[in-house]
Amino acid sequence: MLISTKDDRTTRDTIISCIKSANWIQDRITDVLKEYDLSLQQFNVLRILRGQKGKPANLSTIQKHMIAKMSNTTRLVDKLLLKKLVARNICQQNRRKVEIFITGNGLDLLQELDPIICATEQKLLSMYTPQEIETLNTLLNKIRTH
Amino acid sequence: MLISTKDDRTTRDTIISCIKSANWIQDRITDVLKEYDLSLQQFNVLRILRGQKGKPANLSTIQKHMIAKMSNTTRLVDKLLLKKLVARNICQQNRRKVEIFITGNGLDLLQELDPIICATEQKLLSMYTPQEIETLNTLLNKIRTH
DNA sequence: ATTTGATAGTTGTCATAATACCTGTTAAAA
DNA sequence: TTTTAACAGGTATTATGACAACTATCAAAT
Repeated sequence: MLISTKDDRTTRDTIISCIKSANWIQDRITDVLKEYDLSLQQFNVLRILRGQKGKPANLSTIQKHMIAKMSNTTRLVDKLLLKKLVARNICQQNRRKVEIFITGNGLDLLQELDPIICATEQKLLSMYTPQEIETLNTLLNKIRTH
Repeated sequence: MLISTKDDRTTRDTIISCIKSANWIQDRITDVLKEYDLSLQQFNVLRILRGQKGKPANLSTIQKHMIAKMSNTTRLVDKLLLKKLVARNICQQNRRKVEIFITGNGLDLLQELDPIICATEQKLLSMYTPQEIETLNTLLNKIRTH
C-alpha cells in the first residue's frame, strides 16, 4: 500500500510552487523584453557578455553562465549577430574557439533596458520584506549547492 | 547615473536563484521520466487525469491545472493517445467538449512511477529541515498570490 | 427560423529547444 | 611523423512552444 505522508505532499507542493513562481517571473520579464524584440535567453547572453568587461567570451563561457542550459547557443548568438548586438570572430591562438563580444549597439540596448528590467524585478518581489527576500534567496541557493 | 543598490542585487539574485532551482528540479525529474519515455508535461497531464478520480476532464480543465500554461494541449494529449495512456471522446451533452480519461495502462504507469518520483522529490529537497520547507513554500506562494 | 456571440477545441505556421551526430583543431602517445 | 583522443563548435532532425486563424457547437436575441 502506498502511503502519502504530509511531508510528501509539502515537498511536492513546494516543488510545484518553485516551478510556478519561476515560470511566472520569466513570463513577466519576457513580456517586457518583447517590446524590444529580445528573448529572455538573448537578453541573458547580452548581460553575460557585458559582464566580461571587454574580454571576449567563447561559447562554453556563455553556456557556463546561462541560467538555463541550452544546447544550441550557436544559433542564439547567430540571432544576436543578425541584430548587430554582438560580434564574433575565430580565436587566433586556438582556432577551435570563437571569440564573442558585445557591440556598442548591444551595450546601448542594455543601458536602455537596465532601469526597466530593474523596476520589473523590484515589482515582482515587492510583496516581500527585505528580510524575506534574504531568507528566500538563502533557502533557494541551498537546493543546488547541496 | 545608474546606481545599483544592495536591494537591487539581492532581488536579482533571488530571481535568478528561483529560476535556476526550478530548472534544476525539472531537469532531475525529466531525467527520471526519460527512462519511461514520458515528458514532464505528459506526466503532469496523466497525474491531473488521475486526480479526476474517474470523472472525465476536458481540455480547459487540464490546462487550468497545468504547471506551465501551454497552447497546444491538444497535441500533448495526442501523444498520450498514441501511447494508449489516455482515451478521448466527444461529450454527448455538449458536443463542443471532449472528454479525456486516463486508461488502465496510464494508471499502471503512474503507479509504477509514484514511488520513484516521490523518492526523487524527497531527495531533491533533502537538504532542508521540515521547517525550512514550510517557510520556502509559504514564501514562494506569496509571489503569485500578490 | 436565422443571425449573432460566446465557447471548446483544432490546425497551420513559425520560433525555439533537445538530442545526437558531424567537422575541424589541437595536443599528446605510439 | 602518424595516429589517437579530447575538445570546441556546428548541423540536422525532431519535439515543443507561442500565436493566430479556423471549425464546430451551443445559446440567446431577433
